[in-house]
Order: sequence, then structure tokens, then C-alpha cells
Amino acid sequence: MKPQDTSRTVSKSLHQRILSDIEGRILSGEWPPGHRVPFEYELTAAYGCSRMTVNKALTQLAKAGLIERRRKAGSVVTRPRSQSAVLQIHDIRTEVQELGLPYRFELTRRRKRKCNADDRERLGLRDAASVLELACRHFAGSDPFCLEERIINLSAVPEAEHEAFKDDAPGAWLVKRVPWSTAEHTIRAMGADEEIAKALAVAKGTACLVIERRTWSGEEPITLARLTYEGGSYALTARFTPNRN
Amino acid sequence: MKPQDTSRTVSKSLHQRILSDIEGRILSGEWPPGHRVPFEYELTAAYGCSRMTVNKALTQLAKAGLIERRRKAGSVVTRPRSQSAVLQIHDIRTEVQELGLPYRFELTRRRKRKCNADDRERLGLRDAASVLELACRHFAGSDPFCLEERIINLSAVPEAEHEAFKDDAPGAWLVKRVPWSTAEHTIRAMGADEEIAKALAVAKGTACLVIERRTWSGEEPITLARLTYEGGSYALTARFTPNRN
DNA sequence: CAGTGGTCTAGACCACGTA
DNA sequence: ACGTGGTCTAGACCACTGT
Repeated sequence: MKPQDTSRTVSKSLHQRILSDIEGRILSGEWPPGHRVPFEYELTAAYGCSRMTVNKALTQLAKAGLIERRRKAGSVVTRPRSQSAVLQIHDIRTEVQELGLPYRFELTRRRKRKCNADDRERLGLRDAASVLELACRHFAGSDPFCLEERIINLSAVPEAEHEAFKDDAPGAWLVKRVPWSTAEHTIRAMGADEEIAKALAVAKGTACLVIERRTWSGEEPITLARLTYEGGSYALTARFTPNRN
Repeated sequence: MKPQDTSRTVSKSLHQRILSDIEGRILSGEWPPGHRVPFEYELTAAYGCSRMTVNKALTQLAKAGLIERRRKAGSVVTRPRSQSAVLQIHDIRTEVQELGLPYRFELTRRRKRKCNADDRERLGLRDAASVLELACRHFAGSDPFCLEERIINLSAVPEAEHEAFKDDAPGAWLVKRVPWSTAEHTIRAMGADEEIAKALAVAKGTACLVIERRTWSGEEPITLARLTYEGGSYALTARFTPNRN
């Protein structure tokens, strides 16, 4: 591996440049999950530095969860993690199954369109990028559990355009394919309007928990999802240990 | 500084032991905010190791935000951070003032009592520890903004017993004094019952956002807070960049 | 100016896990 | 058994910053 162009990233320390280089290759998809990262001695040769320096970079990447390291076998790029690792939102299928209920979902809307001003503002899209607009209902047993409305940035995830979302719901499908680096959640309570009341089979005005999640890979926006849960049947848990290792 | 007793923490690497030792002194309050951490060369002598090893520990503590490092001046223990650094819940006073509204709060309940079974289960208290039970209304202008119900573990924070909470609301007071290491939030939507409707001056059944926050310092439970906001006027934002530095 | 942290080196030994 | 990562050393030079 040759060091990437680092003309923009001057004045950083060497181990940080090595870290950024590798992180860039992983987030860009050049090194997909399962790809073997060069051994320490290979990086040592590539960057012309000592082993301690590349070790520092690789150790940090491992702590960040981007790679897994094993003696003798070397380091490999990790599969994209579910968001649950950070904010304990499980994949909805898992959530439902942990309640001991059978899970199914149905896709209720699926169309490709140019992004509008609202999308651009909320997801930070540029110009007239294409997005895939989806809606989906998740069921726990025979009851609607969650209403999902989502747009996917097709310039970031072009393969979504021809995906039928038969086996995996859009969220689960994305998590499997796209490594994300930043997620922002906005959470609020809202009385169900007519449309939501109908979709979730609750009375109009019922308190609902609304979670909007925006996800980026590096600087590139990936998806914007709005999940609406009936308030009484759902709570969100987030546990933090600030930055500790 | 002498290395702490590490009989329980065998088989950890040396830099991890150094890190744990210092972290323990900070979280226990033995080294309060502003306290100067020993220089690297002092730790080198105390632990009989090389400078790289203590540097690794101190660098991690700085990344975790427990200490701040400055050349020539050494490292000092950081003031306890507001939770906003992690989950962007600001101190309520700040939240209100950012809306451009005058802030005030009133304490509506304050009593010391033995903890009951419910407290023990929810906060992980042991035996018959004493707790301080508080309730508090926060106002934005003349409108109630948030209802806060809280218990504080008096064995962890004994000085709370004689605190009047005149200038600082209980949450702000705690953040200033107690360094926390872990926080867990549970978030749900709930229709306002009679009591909440009255306290927040909204109609019964209005969708409200309820945040329960449990906080620990190391293993010791500190406080359990329940914050209830009127749904339409409030949203919570959390942004994550998983462990990246 | 002097003292501290930031970074890096060129070695070393060991533990672990795979082959 | 052997190759890799995990850890540590005893130096070094430099940048920053407070005095």
C-alpha cells in the first residue's frame, strides 16, 4: 500500500496521517468489510517509520471499531456495526423478536425522485441528487409496531435503486452494506395525526415517540429515517460512558 | 504519588493500571477538578517505567476528557463535564435561555427518606441507603417548560442533604460537583396524566416526552432523574461519531 | 529561557492463535 | 512451530508556553 495523497492534511502527526489514510479507505469502501489491513511491518515499510508509530494508528482504529486485530492473522476491516452499539436502537426485527413476537414488515411506498429543498436542508444533499423514498410498516405479531419513512441518497448508495427490500427492511439492508461514521438522532413526542393513527392502528392523538435519524459516511449523507412508535409500547435506551476506552 | 493497590487488577498492562489508578483518584474525588496530575517524569519514577508508558495512559485520559494537558504547565483534572458533551441535553437553564426566554425554577418537593424497593431496583442502591427526593418545575417565561422529579443517593453525595438549591436547580448543582462516568437514558412518549397536565399546564392526554436519566460515578449510583417535557415544544438531539477521536 | 508534553525511533521480549 | 500483535524501553528532537 502506498500512502494516500496527504497534501490537504499537512501538519498532522504521522500516526494520525496513517490513521486517516486507512480510515479513508475503509469508509470509501475501497477496503470492504473482511479485507485484510496490511501488517504492521508492511505499513512500517510503506511509511518509512517505526513499528510503534503504525501500531498507534492501528490500535486506535481497533478501539474505534473499524478493524479487528488478531495475532498471527493480522487485522481485518470490521463489518459495519449496527447503530445499536452506540445508541441502543436495535434493528427493528431484533427488537420485535426480543419481545417474543413474530416479525414481519411491508413496504408501502417506494419511488425514485429528485431531491427537493426539504431533503437538501435536512440531509445536506447538494443540487438535484436522486433519492429513493420509502415507507414501511413493521409488525409485532398482528399489531403495527413502527412506521418507517425514509429517503436514501442514491449517489451514496446506488445499488439501492434496484433493491426490492424483500428479505431485509431498508434499515437492516443499509446497515449491512454501508459503513457509517456519524449518526444524529432527533427524538420527540407527538400526538398521532390521522395518517399515523391509521398506520399504527391507534386513536388519533395518542402519544407517539418519533425518532429522526440522519446518517453520514464521512462527509457524505446516506439516509434520513423517521421512525414513529406508539408511545406506550416503546422506550428508547441509551447508555454512555463518555469516550472511555 | 504511590501506585494504588492493584491486587484486584492483575494481568492488566502497565499503562492500563496507571490509567485506572489515576481515573480512580479523579472519580473518587481524591483529586478534585483543578488538581494537578503528576508530571510524566514523576509518574515514570513512581511506577518505575519509561516515559512512553505513562504518556500512553495520560494521553488516553486526555482523550476521555478527564484531564487537560498543557506543555510546561502539566496536566490538570478537568471540571466535571455537563452531559451535553455526549448526549446533547443541555442544562435546562441553558436550554431555556437559548430560546431567548427568561428562566426560573421552583422547588416543589424536598424530603429525605430511606430508599424503597423501587429505588433500589431502578438505581441499584443497596440496603436502606438514604436518598433525597426532589421535585422541581422549570419555567420558560411564564410557561412551565419541564417537570423534574429526582432522587439523589445521599451516601454518594452527602452534601446534598443541607443544600437549599436556591441558585442552581438540582441537576445543575450536581453537574458542578459530581464527576460522572456513566449515564443511561430511557426515553419514551406518554400522554399527560392529571398530575403532569396540571404541572405543565397542558390538556390531559397531551403527548409528552419523558426522559429518565440514571447516573453513576464508577460503580456508585448518583442520581435518578425523570424529566417530562410537553411534546410539541421540545426535541432531543443526539449526535454520535462512534469512538472516533 | 527553561520545562513540559508531542512525537518518533530501533530495538526487545512475550503471549497468543493459526497453521 | 512460527508469525503476528501487545507491550515496553531508553533514548531523542522539537514545539509550545509560562515565567
